[in-house]
Amino acid sequence: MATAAGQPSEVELQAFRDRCRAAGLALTHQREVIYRAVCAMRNHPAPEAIYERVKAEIPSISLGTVYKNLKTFLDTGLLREVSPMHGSLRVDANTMEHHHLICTGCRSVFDLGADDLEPARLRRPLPEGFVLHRCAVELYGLCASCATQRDQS
Amino acid sequence: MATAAGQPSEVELQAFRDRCRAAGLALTHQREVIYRAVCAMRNHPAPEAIYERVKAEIPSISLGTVYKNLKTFLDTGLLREVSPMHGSLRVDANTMEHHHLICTGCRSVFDLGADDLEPARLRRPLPEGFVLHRCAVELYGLCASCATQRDQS
DNA sequence: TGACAAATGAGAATAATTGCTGTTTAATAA
DNA sequence: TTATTAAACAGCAATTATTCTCATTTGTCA
Repeated sequence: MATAAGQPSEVELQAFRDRCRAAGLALTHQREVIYRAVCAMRNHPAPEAIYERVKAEIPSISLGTVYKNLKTFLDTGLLREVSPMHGSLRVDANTMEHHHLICTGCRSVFDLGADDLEPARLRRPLPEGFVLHRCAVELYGLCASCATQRDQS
Repeated sequence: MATAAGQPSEVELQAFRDRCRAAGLALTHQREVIYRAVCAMRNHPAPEAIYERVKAEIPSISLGTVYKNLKTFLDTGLLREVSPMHGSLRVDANTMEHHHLICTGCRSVFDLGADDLEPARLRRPLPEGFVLHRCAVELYGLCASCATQRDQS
């Protein structure tokens, strides 16, 4: 498979290897192919989709390996979760425009009123044809108790 | 259980009933108790937590009923999903600050650079002790192809 | 009230994710 | 290089989250 748009550059791949090394991760073929696949897929793919793509290059790879490496990458900061709230449905009875303060430690979510933030303002037009319904700002961090806990440990 | 902070007001409850009626939903005891529970729980609870709370009032209720009603409420707009991306892990190789354009139709996610939006600005301080790490703006709507499709149907 | 559609409860079925185990592979030191 | 060792892998079992099915019950509306 030749280099395509979205493929990580040599520089990025080197950064990937350095980062693995820094984190004490063995540099396996599977690991690198998985990472390259994620970079090449521009749509923030789910594990299953990544697995399908990687299988084209390494037919013997297992879905478990994909999951485990994604988790490892998230832990080391090589990848980021699009939505840290995934894993179970979370509902919101407040259907008025508002924002969220999300603790990545305990996954709790606090509301911020729409007027606690300056309204978001676009600097350039959205992609042609996209119909915007609403805007939500998510502020990620650690709540008071998680922050304290982490300091101590 | 007496009225507590977070309990929906009589007005809200009436709005709930009207909305059920408008959507052709039967007004069952379970439905109202589930709705009240969600309103009373300020932390955007997961179905299991809602189930636990509702069970205190209706010991015979089943988890399936909670799931079905939450789904119904989401469909009719009585509740909103905190994270429309839930259901499976989605990873992001772009670890630089950036934002997301999310199609609620096909669940695809497009990136917006950090400089496509004015930086978010707080109008008042965050809760005491919260340590902010990053900010992500999510713009929800329909991508061009989903919008077209919906127009036609 | 009575008829009927919708909702419920119980439990089976499916999807997403993690855990376990024996085998293979990368890292490191000789 | 080669030998040693810890880490990673593949395959598969186990969990967890969620949906589906169906027999029974309940709300709605005439």
